[in-house]
Amino acid sequence: MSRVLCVDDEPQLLRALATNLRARAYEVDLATSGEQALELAGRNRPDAVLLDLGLPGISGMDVIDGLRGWTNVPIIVLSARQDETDKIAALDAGANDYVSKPFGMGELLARLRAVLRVDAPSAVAPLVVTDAFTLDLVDRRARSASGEIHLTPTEWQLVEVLVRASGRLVTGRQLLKQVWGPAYHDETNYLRVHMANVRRKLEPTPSRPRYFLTDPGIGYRFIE
Amino acid sequence: MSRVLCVDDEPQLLRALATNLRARAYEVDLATSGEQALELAGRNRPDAVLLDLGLPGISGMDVIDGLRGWTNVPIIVLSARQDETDKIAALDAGANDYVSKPFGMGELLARLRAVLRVDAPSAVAPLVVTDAFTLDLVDRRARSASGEIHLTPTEWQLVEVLVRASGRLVTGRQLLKQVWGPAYHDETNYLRVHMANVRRKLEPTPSRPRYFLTDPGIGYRFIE
DNA sequence: ACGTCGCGTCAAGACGGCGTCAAGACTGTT
DNA sequence: AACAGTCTTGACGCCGTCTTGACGCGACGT
Repeated sequence: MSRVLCVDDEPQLLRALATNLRARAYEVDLATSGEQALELAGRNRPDAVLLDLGLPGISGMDVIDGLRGWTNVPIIVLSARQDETDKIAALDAGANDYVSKPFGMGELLARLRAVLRVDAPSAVAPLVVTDAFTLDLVDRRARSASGEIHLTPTEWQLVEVLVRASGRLVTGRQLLKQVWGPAYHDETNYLRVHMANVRRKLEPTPSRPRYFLTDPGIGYRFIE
Repeated sequence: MSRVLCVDDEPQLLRALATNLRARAYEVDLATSGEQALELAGRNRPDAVLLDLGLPGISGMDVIDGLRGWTNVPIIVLSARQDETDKIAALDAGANDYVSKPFGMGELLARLRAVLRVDAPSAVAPLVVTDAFTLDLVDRRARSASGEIHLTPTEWQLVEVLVRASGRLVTGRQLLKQVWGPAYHDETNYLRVHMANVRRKLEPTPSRPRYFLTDPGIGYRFIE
């Protein structure tokens, strides 16, 4: 599970945070001063930081600076101050979120999950797998049994639009508008040529398409 | 600069957002329904989404689902509802932030900057080893079989961005924005020259790159 | 049986992006 | 002031990709 560093000078709030977090199986580090926070962060490498701005000694803003010097661990600022300028300053200094006290524990935990989710191992890869080929839309890579396949920019756009509408029919006009722009809505030649190229690269038998099907008179669709 | 998709069914709020964002040199897409939002997101690939939950037709939550099916683009939810359960639901559905109306424009912009900032590199292996060379990202040292290799500052930044996205395609725009800054997003010359220099120093046969590959028309990628 | 329409195929040419080179501008150092 | 290293800028040729037009085929209607 994730490790969370909590920084606050009020022991009660700190204890409340700790018990709530531990109850949800987070590992928790506690600090009551900025110095302690920076030291703990360096030693334990937390996955997120909950930081109160009103600290004795070095200020919360300095803690943000100190952390951002060497890490982009997510920082959620907790503050009693509602003033907009404080929020802006903290966010621009490098904080990822700003929660005003008093806050609901449920909301804080949700925001914590949100910032932890971000640098999680690339959340559920939009990976399209068929018997003949594999498409990775994030990495922009296509692979088949015979190895890596190179798709040109327009071919990728075509494939992406169709795959994103997986199963659904996409009209020729829609495809043309999305790939080439609104002005090209009746250049049906383009579609035929580039669809042929896509099939030649991805279909096992391009003359008998199995994945990129034609709906005569209407458009195309991708079938897994 | 970054492209932001704004989704809201109230034209006034939409217009207010648009003018504020455009004044700060963001490129802005506008949508008044969930369907339109999903289509625009697919076509224009925004760098962030501002999303009102109370939409006619398909709901804001469905829009979050629809986006998260294929992209990690940051989503900031704008909502009139203050209820904590709504916030939790939206955040757990995949939203990155939740702002309750009425909100200060300054705060919203700061939160937008915060989520855009994250987009950047995730922490990865500080040491990259290939058959031809070894990169130490922390110490900024490169070495090959023939000895130490000197990379200039810009060359390092290029290499770092690409290596951090190892395997993934990085668009020319992204590279330019991350290495030179938002204003340089179309100075494609820079990329060509400096990529050539990187290859000359790291690739065994610079004319036939094996590690730093070009995706013509889109960008570059690093392959181990 | 014939003509029409839409789709797939092919190839040639146009186009734009990419790699390369080299000269100048800029920076910090001695 | 001179220098070395680096970055910027412009020019040029090449190559992949896209466009464009022509043709063949099959489905369908007359």
